[in-house]
Amino acid sequence: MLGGSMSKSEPRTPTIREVAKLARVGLMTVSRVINNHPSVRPSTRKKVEAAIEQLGYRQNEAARLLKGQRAKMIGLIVPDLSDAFFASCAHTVQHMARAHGYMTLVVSSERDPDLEFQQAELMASRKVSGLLVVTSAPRGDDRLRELQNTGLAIVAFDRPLPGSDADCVLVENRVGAEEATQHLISHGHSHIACVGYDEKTYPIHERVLGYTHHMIASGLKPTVTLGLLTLDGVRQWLSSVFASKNRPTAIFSLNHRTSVFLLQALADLQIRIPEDMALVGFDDFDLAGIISPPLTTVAQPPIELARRAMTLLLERIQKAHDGVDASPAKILLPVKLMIRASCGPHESPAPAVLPPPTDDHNNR
Amino acid sequence: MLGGSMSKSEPRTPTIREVAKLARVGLMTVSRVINNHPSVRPSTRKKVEAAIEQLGYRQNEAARLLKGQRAKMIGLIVPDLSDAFFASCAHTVQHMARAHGYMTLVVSSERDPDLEFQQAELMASRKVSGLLVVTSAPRGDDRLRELQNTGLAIVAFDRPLPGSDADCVLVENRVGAEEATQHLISHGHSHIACVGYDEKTYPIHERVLGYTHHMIASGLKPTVTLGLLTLDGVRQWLSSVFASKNRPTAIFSLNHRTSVFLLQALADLQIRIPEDMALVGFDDFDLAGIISPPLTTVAQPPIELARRAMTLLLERIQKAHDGVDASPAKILLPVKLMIRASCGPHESPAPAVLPPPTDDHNNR
DNA sequence: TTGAAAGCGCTAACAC
DNA sequence: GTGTTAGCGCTTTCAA
Repeated sequence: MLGGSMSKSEPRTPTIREVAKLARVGLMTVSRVINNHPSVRPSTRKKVEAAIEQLGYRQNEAARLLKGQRAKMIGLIVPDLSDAFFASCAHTVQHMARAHGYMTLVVSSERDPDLEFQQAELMASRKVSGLLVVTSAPRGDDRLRELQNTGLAIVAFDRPLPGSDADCVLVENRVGAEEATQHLISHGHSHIACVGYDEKTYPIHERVLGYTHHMIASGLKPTVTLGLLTLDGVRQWLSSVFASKNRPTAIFSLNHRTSVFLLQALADLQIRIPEDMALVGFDDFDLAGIISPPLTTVAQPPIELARRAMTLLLERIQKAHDGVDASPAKILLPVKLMIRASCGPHESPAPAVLPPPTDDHNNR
Repeated sequence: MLGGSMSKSEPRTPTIREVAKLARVGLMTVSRVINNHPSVRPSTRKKVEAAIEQLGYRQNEAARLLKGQRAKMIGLIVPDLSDAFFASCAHTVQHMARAHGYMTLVVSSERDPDLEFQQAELMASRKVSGLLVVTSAPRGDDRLRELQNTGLAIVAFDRPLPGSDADCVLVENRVGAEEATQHLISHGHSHIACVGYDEKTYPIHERVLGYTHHMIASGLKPTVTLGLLTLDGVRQWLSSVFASKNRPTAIFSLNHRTSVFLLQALADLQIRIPEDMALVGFDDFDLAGIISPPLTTVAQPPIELARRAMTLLLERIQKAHDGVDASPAKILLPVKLMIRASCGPHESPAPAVLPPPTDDHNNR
């Protein structure tokens, strides 16, 4: 049989009551020891700790929850866990959570705001200590913010919470797009198309802004095409645009997926990179440096992003615990232009003002 | 507004007591309705359901746990969540879990058996309904099996639980390796090196077996090199082996990571694929068909793997709930050789025996 | 500094 | 079919 013990009573997991009995103290003393209350005499504490050790006692979280405490869990909501970028974030978050004694509840929102909120509520009802979310909520959807006002610690990353200036960690999307555009321009391109997949998300919006502004500032005409959802879509767009008389000589791809589609379509149509078409993609990826030609990208630091967000969340949880009401933090992380070969031979750009003294883009 | 009550008391989340009062029934009736006990008169049930609806009542999981019930959570342990393969599995698992009313606790074991077990215990102490694990435990480590004997539903996938013939979902690693080897042989190669990264895991072991057996069966001499952990390691191995007089003309790479390193090293050393060196890699990946030349791979179906494992777990949970003691299941999933161009021009292989009537490799 | 009592929200076991 | 009682293991409150 399963538990195979000889005695009639199966070896249940010990409770504070048993610890108390063994240590010959009251329940409360044990509880105090467990929770590091200061008012326990060291000698008493030692006795209790010995008993805990001996019995292999571990706190019953359910009981603590029932008394209104928060669970030693954090929730993580991302649009798509099978996306390498978010997977990397999730990994980092989970790692840090564990290091701090938390378990991690992970959910893919599938980019559905309703699902996202529903799962957030579920997590809240499970009394998670905090929530980390890459939100898919559109502007005007304040539900998560309201959840936050409920007292739940929430930190947004990659995208800010709509209608909230609360804790968030973002990436310099605009600057990245500007740098990518500038890189293309400095390679002599003036017809630069900007294409992407998702129309509505915050990062894409920002990148389009960066691109557009920089094009205009450079006296060039911006051309943005969004909603290229499939390989076929990309292929069609590409062939039509490539046939047009005033065809672009370079493409700035707004996200990883589109870059991959473009790579594929370019190969299918036998358009050479960079001779016939230069290409820069937002989002770096494992194989970007290995494909030929190696793809120039704007690299975002997923690990750093997640690390900062988690740090913020832990601070927020601590503060909430202490009853402190700190002002929200907003962190902007730099991106890094990974210059490879998809825009032509490397150039050594003449610095506009001064050669930069340091080059401390933190990216991993 | 949500709770908008004028009264001084904040709108706490309602309990069954309040539902009972509103519905003018006893506590137990409410409990029975919630848990779908059959012995409730339909009319009564309706009343209760109305009250539940009206109050927006939701079960307090902590209280249920305290009464010894299992949590509506499942645990997932993988070696490395930032690995695209496992991330895809995690995504699928989470998706199915949600569809069945479970939340998912996700942990990366970082390939550390102790950490893996410690986290599994933590999950068990949180009363998860079941555990899905890609174990990193070496042969002889029976700890997870013991946890299983404790009554916890555990399903292993990708790798079996050491010392246990319990529920697991695996992939035809051996067959895949054989097919890859055969593919290389049928392209005229006889010096085929087999290289990989991790020495000890079950899938690698199986693949090496498949390769070795098939080489010997074909009258060829197998050469296996493991422990190629870094790009540098791969590069060194490659250059030394390429310089040797009796150099291999083809490489069978045992895992994704090694394939990527090889691709990189091959490029660095200006060794052409497939002219100078043919290459087949175990594990398909997004860009395998896009790089040049497109890489021939053995594709494993991560989604199907996770789907089957989760299905098994749900069944196991159900059975445990009903007190049924079903015999363990072992599922073997087919792999699919994705023939692209890294072994030379496509061949139409002369079938050894008969042309196969169906080609129903299920792979996505 | 310590302990006793009360009860968090729920369900199993038993009454009716 | 339905209600009552008795805790699950813990922490908060208050008294000693």
